[in-house]
Amino acid sequence: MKRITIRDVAKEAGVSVTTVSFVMSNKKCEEAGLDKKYCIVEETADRVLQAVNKLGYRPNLAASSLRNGRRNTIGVITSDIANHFFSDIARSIENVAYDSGYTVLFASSDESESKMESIVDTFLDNSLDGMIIAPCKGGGAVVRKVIDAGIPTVLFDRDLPGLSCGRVLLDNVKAGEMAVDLLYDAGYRKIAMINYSLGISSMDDREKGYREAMRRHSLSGEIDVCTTVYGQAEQDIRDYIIDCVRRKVDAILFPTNTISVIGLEVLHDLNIEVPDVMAVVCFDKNDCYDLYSPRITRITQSTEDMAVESFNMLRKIIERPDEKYDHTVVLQPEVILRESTSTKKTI
Amino acid sequence: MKRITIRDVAKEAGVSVTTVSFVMSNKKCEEAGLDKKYCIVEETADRVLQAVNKLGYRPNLAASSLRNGRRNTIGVITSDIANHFFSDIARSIENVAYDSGYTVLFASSDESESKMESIVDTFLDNSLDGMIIAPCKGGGAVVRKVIDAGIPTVLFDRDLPGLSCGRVLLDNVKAGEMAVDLLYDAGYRKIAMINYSLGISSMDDREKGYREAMRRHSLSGEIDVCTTVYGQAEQDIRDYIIDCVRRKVDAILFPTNTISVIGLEVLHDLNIEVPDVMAVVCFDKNDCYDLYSPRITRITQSTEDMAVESFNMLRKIIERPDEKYDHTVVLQPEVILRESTSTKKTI
DNA sequence: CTGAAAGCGCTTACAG
DNA sequence: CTGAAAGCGCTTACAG
Repeated sequence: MKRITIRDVAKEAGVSVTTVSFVMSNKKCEEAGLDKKYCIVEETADRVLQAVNKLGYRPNLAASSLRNGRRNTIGVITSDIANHFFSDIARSIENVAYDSGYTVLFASSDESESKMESIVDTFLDNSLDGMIIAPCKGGGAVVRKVIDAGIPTVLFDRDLPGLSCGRVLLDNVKAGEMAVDLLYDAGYRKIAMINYSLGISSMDDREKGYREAMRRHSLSGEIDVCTTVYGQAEQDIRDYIIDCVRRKVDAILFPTNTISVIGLEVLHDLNIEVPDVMAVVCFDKNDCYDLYSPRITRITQSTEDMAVESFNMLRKIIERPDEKYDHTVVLQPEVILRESTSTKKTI
Repeated sequence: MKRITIRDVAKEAGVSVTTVSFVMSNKKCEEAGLDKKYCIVEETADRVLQAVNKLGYRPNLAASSLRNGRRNTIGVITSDIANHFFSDIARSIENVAYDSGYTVLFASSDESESKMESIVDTFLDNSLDGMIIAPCKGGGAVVRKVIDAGIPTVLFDRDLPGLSCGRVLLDNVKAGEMAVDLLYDAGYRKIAMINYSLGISSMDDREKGYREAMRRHSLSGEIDVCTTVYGQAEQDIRDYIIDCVRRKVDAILFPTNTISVIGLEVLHDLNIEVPDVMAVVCFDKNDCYDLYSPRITRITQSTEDMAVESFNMLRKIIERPDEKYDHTVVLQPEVILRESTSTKKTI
């Protein structure tokens, strides 16, 4: 079972390999809705296409990539593809990328700079056409390496300063403010927050929004933030929540998916009544939010918008390789109001 | 910023490109713990390695792939990478694959044969070293195409008959039986099941297990299965559950992740008391299961085992290209008992 | 133990 | 409009 090559097609159609190559790339242009570049007379083209079909010819991508540098493959780096937020993003990127004829390589950094670097090295070896990256803390040097290698790059979800690349971010400061505002409107004043200390802009910004909104409502004195890290979150969150109840904190913010699930587990396990003893605002999306009793109020973002914007931006950069690109798209968070933040009962 | 090639390294080290190539592949062998193949004297090798480091040389994978046919990349096809079950699997495959120096391409078939075919074509164009596939209904011809192209293949999660490839499957019949048995032991007799009619072996086998266990307990008369399809599941499940309550069915099986979430939503929404009015057994893993009130009994499988077994099997096939490989690994399901199946109250 | 050289399958200036 | 030919960056028989 020998691989059939462009040479076989040429022989079959009675033309040169050049002609076959031209016909093939014209076909691609048509599919992509672009102008034809080389004009082959209809009749010749038909003959070639017939031979292609007859032999079942498919161009060897490794060869064409070696020749023209393009691979039609992009790389996506998240911190963990098993995290619902990132798997939703991955899925949406996959959809739009495959529709545009791109193949996608995924990898997870686990918020580790060294892991991110080894992924980037692998991706660089594969001469990808571009990368979409949710950078971890300290990932600046690694991302710079990608950009310096001339690889079109889009950062998403988290920002990193001083890099010349595309960015698609949520307005996380506003997301944090929205959470406080809706709690304030419902009558809650002693509002606490538990956050990862990961050095990630999205987390930091949500906390910033929380602090700003608290100040705006003249609740600076009530600002109450506990930070934790991966691997220790369960214990920290449990201890903190117990302490919050003792201190009569009446509402709490869980600023991510993963913190939310742990936080809700703790509240459930400790039999803490929501919202009577403690109101709750979560972030992002999770099947649990509407299955919890009561249902959970949350601040969400559209993973699809983020994915589509990121991919489209990347394509734009890929298509204009010589222009410097340094734009940012900022997406808006949304509130989904449920019973976990019902108007505070005055006892 | 010119790409630095093997030629540059050769010049820098004052040796031939052959020597550089040998040194590089020896390095790879050492990393993989294999024997050296070509012996280059230590001193020469050192000189080469020094040049490699100095210039920051990294081999062009497209070129080496064109030459030797290996890409060190595998493809993984699931039905939906955003589904928790598959994103967990994906993550575990990623881990073990990157550790072994493989890069992973992911794609989602959405249970569509034509989509699966177009993914396979793309993967074939990329001359991957192997594929790990959860085939959709009717995917037999497509998988056969992969196998016939000489690509090492492992099926996981779902079986497809008559194909000569590796398989890693759960004992799904047993999983279905376990669910019925534990309900039976807790005193439930009128046990219903709602299932996708997707023509997927894992679903079919769980139903088969359910039916067999019902028969074994002399409950053939109570067998009660409703089937649904994607897109219509919410409505079907709601109607069916309402009808089940009316008919005094006292327990229900949700044989997948996605059915479970919808089913629990309906039960929650309709305020149906679990387990007093209806006991519930779910399958697989979900954050919700322990957050629901009451917590949910489920039959689980280890996604990590499935991922690791699949990858290791694939590697084995890749490494012995001429042997016919046709083995199956069967994994065992596990029960996690919670309050959604507490002993039935006699009223 | 090391080198000169062919060739993997394409693409693309260059000629005609 | 079409063809002959160079070359992308490797690997690997073959020689020595």
